[in-house]
This record gives sequence, structure tokens and C-alpha cells, in this order.
Amino acid sequence: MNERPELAASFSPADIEPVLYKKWLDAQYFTADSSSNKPPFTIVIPPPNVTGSLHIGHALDHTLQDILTRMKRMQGFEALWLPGMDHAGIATQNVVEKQLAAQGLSRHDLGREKFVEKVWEWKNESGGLILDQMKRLGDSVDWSRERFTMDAGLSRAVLTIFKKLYDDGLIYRAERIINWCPRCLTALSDIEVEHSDVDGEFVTIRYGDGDQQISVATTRPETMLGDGAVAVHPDDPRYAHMIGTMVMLPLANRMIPIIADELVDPEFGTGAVKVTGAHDPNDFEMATRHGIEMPIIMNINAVMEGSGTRFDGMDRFAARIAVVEALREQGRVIAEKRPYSHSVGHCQRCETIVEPRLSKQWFVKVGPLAKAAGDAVRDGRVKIEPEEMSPRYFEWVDGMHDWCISRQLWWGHRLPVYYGPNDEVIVCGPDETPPAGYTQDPDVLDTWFSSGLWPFSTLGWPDQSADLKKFYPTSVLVTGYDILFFWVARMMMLGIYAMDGEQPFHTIALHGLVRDKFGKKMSKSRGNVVDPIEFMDKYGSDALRFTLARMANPGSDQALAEEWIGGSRNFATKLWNASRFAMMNGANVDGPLPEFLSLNLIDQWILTRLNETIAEVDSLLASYEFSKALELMYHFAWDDLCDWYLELTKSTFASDNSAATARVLGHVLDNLLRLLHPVMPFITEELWCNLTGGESLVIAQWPKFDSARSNPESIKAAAAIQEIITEIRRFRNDQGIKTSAKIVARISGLGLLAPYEDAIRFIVRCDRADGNYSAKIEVGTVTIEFDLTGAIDIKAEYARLTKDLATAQKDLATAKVKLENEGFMAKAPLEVVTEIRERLALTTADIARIEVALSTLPTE
RNA sequence: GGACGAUUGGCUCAGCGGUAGAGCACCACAUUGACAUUGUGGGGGUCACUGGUUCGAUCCCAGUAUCGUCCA
Repeated sequence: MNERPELAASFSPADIEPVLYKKWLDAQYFTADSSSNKPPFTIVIPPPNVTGSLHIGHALDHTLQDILTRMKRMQGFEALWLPGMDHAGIATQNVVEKQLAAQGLSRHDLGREKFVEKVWEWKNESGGLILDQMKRLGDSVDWSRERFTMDAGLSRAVLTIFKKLYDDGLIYRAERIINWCPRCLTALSDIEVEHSDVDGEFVTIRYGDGDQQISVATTRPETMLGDGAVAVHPDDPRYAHMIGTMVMLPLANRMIPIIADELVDPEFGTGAVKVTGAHDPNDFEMATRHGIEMPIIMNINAVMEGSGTRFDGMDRFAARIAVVEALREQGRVIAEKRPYSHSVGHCQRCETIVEPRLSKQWFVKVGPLAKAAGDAVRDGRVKIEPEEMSPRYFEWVDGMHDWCISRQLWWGHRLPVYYGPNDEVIVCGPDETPPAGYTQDPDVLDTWFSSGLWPFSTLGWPDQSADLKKFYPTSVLVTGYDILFFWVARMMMLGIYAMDGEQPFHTIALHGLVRDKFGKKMSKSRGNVVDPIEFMDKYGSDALRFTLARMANPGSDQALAEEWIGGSRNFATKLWNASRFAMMNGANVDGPLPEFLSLNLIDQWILTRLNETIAEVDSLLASYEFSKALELMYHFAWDDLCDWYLELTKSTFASDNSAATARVLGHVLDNLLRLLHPVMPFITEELWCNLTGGESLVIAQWPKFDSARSNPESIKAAAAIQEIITEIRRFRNDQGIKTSAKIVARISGLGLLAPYEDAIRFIVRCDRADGNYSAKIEVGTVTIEFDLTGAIDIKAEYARLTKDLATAQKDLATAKVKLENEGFMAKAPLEVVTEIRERLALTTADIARIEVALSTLPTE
């Protein structure tokens, strides 16, 4: 007898989840041990932004990481999932600046030191909300190893690698065109700029007069004030005679040369382009090649300055209008297209239109680093899953421009660069101090520079720590494909470089973006953003996790609807009720399983199916096929276990010969809960502890495939039993017999299935008794006769048989066509031909049976 | 402009050279023995289009159309 108290009638996530999470933390199950003998399994979390909160994308990302971590932990690995956050330079600075602005202050009022203190205060008080939210989700991360990119240890890593890169000639300072955000007042790297089409204008302007005139077209007319030349293609016959001559630049009233450069596309616009070296990357290239002047004509706020014209002091967009107006007055506007849709770069953080600007900044020379990062994937040391994502990665690393890493911010790692009184430059490592009289560069590093070190800086690098030795390289990186360039490529470059060629992870498992139920991107403006916390409140964390993972096909976006989370909650309820039923009937895990072959075919069948499920789930999860693995578990649990096995055991449990089945049921449930635990940690833990009396599923063993517990014959038997039951149910349904009503039936021809007649009868409510058998159905060799004593609905029966006949005849025709096709018979594989022959025989028998049934149907 | 991906039931998606699948939604019936957050039965798709390869194509190949994403 089961002495444990009966399970509550329903599962209440809100009551159970916090208790269980606390239990796990108290037991320190998630704390990894670097001195253990177990093989390591490591995931470093993609560090969320310190200003961030848990959104649905995190929920997906974390669910997948938790599934892998929990599974590996159960498989006997020393599992470490390392949590933490990044300091998010611009975003965090913006948050604190906004708070100051509310008090009418700017960061300059406080000064750098005070301001940075304020940011730390903010971080300690309100930053990292997401860490608490992760606990709601059940993340099995090692909180004792939580890291932050601005921690002392990680800052030390930043200084160390900066110095190493500088000494190796891979960091340099230069005057280049960079992306400048006039609102954030900082340089941005290429990937922090988002291009989108805007309606602008395309104005064709005539430079010069009379014989010496040439027209250029531009979308940014105000930049003409900074032109240093006009360029044409060297082979363009229209302009050949003008190359090398000078032309008058209107408004500025300067003479500028006409140069020839291959970069010019003669097909585009007038075939002549203005060259504004200080405000356009292509123009900069040309200007550099030809030694053309590059006057800077805007200040850092994108207000015109230094053009020496009356437009100085105007905002760039006001100047754009004013310049065109002035040119028009002079009759120099040849053509205007407005609106003219073209792609414009915007600041990723604040959406301000980025201004290309000549500026002295620090850069990483990415050539050799990117090459190594690409090679690691090319030669298979790092696998990208799914593989189809690799081309995107290669396109990026193979075509990467040097990386601008200095930012004109105060929040971040300040460049360890010091300038001497005579412009000497020295770079200091972590324990070095600059000579007296040197001043430090005011800029800080791009946040991605420090998060690029994440897989090893978090483990103690540059020290050769025990953690680093045990857990580096990490096992798998799980993240969205949208961040492949931003972050993954940086980690690959810096990891391989810092760790003597050893890549930061073996596998990059990419998932997609979570979209709304119609597959549309979630955005505030669309109003279709969903809140994972709200869903967890409503349906439980397990339901949210299950839903997200169930839709997660590698590398592809996934839609999400609230109803689907409801569906997963229903699945959790189903599990709960099934377990409750099992335990009420004495399901247990006490002692060894009975000898497999001594079990009845139904018990053998469920064990065989469990075995198959274990094997398939194992192999699917090993290849990050979350969706498919969950689909299998779902159907095993709901269809095989609940709909069939539990129903078939009911007659057994009603008898006094149920010990073996109770033990088998306990075993199946035990293993199913283990399989589901990584996905639904809370409910499985609760049920499993109740069922087995064990300490915790977190540290339980992962189920193992057991070849001694499989019998294909049992699968056939179960399929036959299911078919018999389904046909009887169908008959009852067609006849309008109430589900609860018991009827009298005679079943014959069961053969080997005879021992299961009671189980069948129990499910379909058919009693054994003498009767006047007036109707019958046949399923294969089995005949079931019913005593309906005049109640038979002949019309319904006729309709059903006719429909079955039509289906069978169609199948027969298809099979015949194939077998009469000489090509098919000659070339199709033997197995296929045999299969079709069998189908022909089966459908022929079916048709005969149905025809007899139809002819013997009583007429009214 | 370049590249990649997609197009399968009402919706969201799997799948696959040999009789088209799931979840949700839909229709009918049923409170029955764990479960109405349920059960049982059922309906619904010429797998975007046009060619080609093949005994056989939803699947492979080519082209077209539409949509999406990334890069410029």
C-alpha cells in the first residue's frame, strides 16, 4: 500500500515554484565544482544588459540553456551555467543621465568621477532586475559565480588584452571616418548602426559656370560646403577633358579640382560625384588617395561649423534646406527628386541619424583575428548549429572592417592609454602605472570589447585559475542568430587570440526570434509585445518553458500565442492527474522491475515505447533539436501513457493481480519525469519526489536506453488492441450509444490478444452475456457482435460502411496501378514492392468484409 | 543593388523520392472510473506556379511569383 498522502487535486505553480527554487539553491545543486572528476559541461550566459529586464527572447534563450545544463547535470557532467550581466555603456549612461536631467542636471555638472559613482549606485540599486526574474524562470545557474563586465577581475582582463593587442600591433589610433551619433556624442562601430530607408531628397547641383561647369547629385546637399573635389570615372568620355582642371564650388566660393577615380560609378546620377572627405567613407578613401583637402564642417552636435559660410551655426537639417534654397536662387539646382527613398544609418540606441565624421579614434586591426575566427569554423573546431547559418558568419568575419573601439562616454572601461607631454603614447597593463605627467585618454571601450572576453574573463583569466582549467573552452554557446555578428564573432576573435588559439566554445547553437502569433516581429509600436512574467503568473513557468522549447527549431524564428501557453499548462495538468491516478493505484519504484519477458504484452509495450522515446530524445537533444524532442515526449506522455496505457491498466488495477503493472507504471512515470525535468523543472520535481521519495530530480540520473527492455511484438499487439478499441468506439459513436451506457457484445478471433479481452471490454463498456447479436463489425481477424435488439441505426451503419468501402477501394486502386506498372516492378526497391503487395492483400480482404457486412445489413 | 531563407489544412509550424502530419481552432456527442485545464468520434490540404529528372515528385533540378531576413 502507498503510505504517502494523496496528491492535491490540482497543480498550483505559484505555490510550488518559489519553494522548489529555494530548495535547489539551499542544496547548492547549481554550484559547480572545479575540482571534481566529472567531465565538464560549461555554458556562459549571453550576459543581459544591466538595464534590461526579462523579455520573451531571454525566456527562450534561457530555457534552452537550462534544458542543456540540467540534462548534462543529470548525465553526470560537472555542469556549470555561469550567469552575469554586461555594463551596456551607452544604454546605462543614458538611464542615469535621464535621471539627472529630471533634476535639471547633466553629467558635466557632476564631473566624471561623481557621475561614475552615481552609475554604480544605480547599478547596485536598480540594475539587474533580470537576475531575479531568472529565478522565476527556474534557471539552474551557478549564482556563486555571477559576473559583471565592470567587475575588478573582468576589468583586469580588459586591460591585459588591450595591452597585449597593442603590443602586437593589433590596436592602433588613427584618423578615420567613423559613425558619429550627435545625440549620444560618441563614435559607434559599424554594427551599432542600423540602416533603414527614409524619404529624403536627391538634388543635382551645378558646380562652376560656363565652359567649366559640372553637375553632381547628392542626398546630403549641406555637405557640399565641405567638398574638396569633384570625382569622375577615368574612362568616362563625358568628363575626360575636365580631369585635372579646377571648378568653382558654389556658396563656399572655393576652387576645387576635378579628379578621376575608379570608385565612381559612371552610371549613377550624373556620373560625377562630390568628394567630401571628412563626412563620407567613400569620399574619404578618394580624398586620401588623391591628397584632397578634408575640411570638417560640423561640430559634434551636427551643427554647421568651420565651413566659413553664413550657414555656420545652423543645424545640419536646417542647413540642408537653406543650402538648397541658396543654390536655387543662383540657378544651380538642375534637378530635385523629393521624396527620394534611400538607406540612412541610425544610432542603434537612440535612432538619431548617424553622421559620418572624420575623427581620431582607436581601432582593432581585425584582419588576423577575424581570419582565425573564420578558420576555426571552417576547419570544424567550432560547429555552428544549424549549419545553414555558417555562410552568414563567414560573410561577416571575412569582410569585417577594422573595429572602432573608443567611445566618448564615461561609463565603461577607460582606455589604458596615456599621453605624455610631447604626445608620447604608452599603454599600461593591469599592474603598471604611467610615468608622472602623463594623462589618460578620456574615452572608454566599446562594451562588446569586454563582452568579447566573457567566456574566459568570467573564469578568472588572465590568472590560470582552477575554473579556467576545468571549464574552458566552454561547451556550447546558445544565443539568437541576430547576435552572431555583435557578440559571437567578437568572442571568437578575442577568445582564440587570448587563449593561444583555443576557441571559446565547441558549438554555437543558434535559435531564432520569438514573434507574435501571426509571425510578426514584436515591437512596442505594433503593440504586440508580450511579457513572460505575466505568462508565468498565469500559467506557471513550466508551461512557458515548455511552449517556447516546443517551438524551438534550430535557427528559425518562432511564433508565440498565449493560447499555446495555455495548451502547455493543460499538458502540465495532464501530467499531474496522470501521476495522481498512478499513485492512487500503487505505482511505485520499489525494488527491481519484474523480468521483462514475464510481463504482459501491454506492460512490455509501454516499456518498449519508453525505451524508444529515451533513445530518440537523447539523440535529438544532442543535436539541439528541442522542438522535435519535446514533441516526442509530449506524445509519449499524453497519447501512449495517458490515453492508452493508463486506460488499459484500469481493468488490471480493478483485479488483485496488479503488482507487476504497478511497478511498471511507477518505472515509466519515474523515467518520464526525468526526461521532462530539464524542460519543466518544477512540476516534475514535485511529482517525482512524491512518487519516489527521492531527494531531488536535479541530481537524479538521466534515463538510459535498455536494449533488454524492447519487444517489437508488443508494439504490434498494442496497435491491434488500439485498433479494435477505436473501431468499437466508432461503432458506438455512429450508433449514438451513450459513452457511459454498457452494452452486450461477443468478441471472437482475438487469438494471442485473448488475455486482453477484459481490458478491451473495460474500456469500451461491453459486457459478456448471452444476447441477440444483431450487428457486428470486423477488425482484421477479430469479430465483434453487438446485441442492440432493434436499436441499431441502419442508416448510420450503412453510411459508415459505404464510406469505409470507398476509402478501401481508393487504396486498392492506387496499389493496383503501381503493381501493374512495369517500370515500377522493374525499378522500385523490393521492400517497397512487398509493402504495396501487402497493402493490396489487406485492402482486398477489407473490401470483401465490408461488402458482406453491407449485404447482410437488415433492411427496414 | 548583393545574398540567403521561406511558400504544406482557418492560424502557427513539422515532415518527406513510395497512401500528407502536429498543436491550436472547427463540428458532433459525453459530466465516465486521474483529469471538462477532460474524454470519444469526426470534418478539413490538387504541399505557391511552370517546366525538367524519375517507374514514381509535396520532396531533387531550373525558372517565375510573392513574402521575409541580413548585408551594402
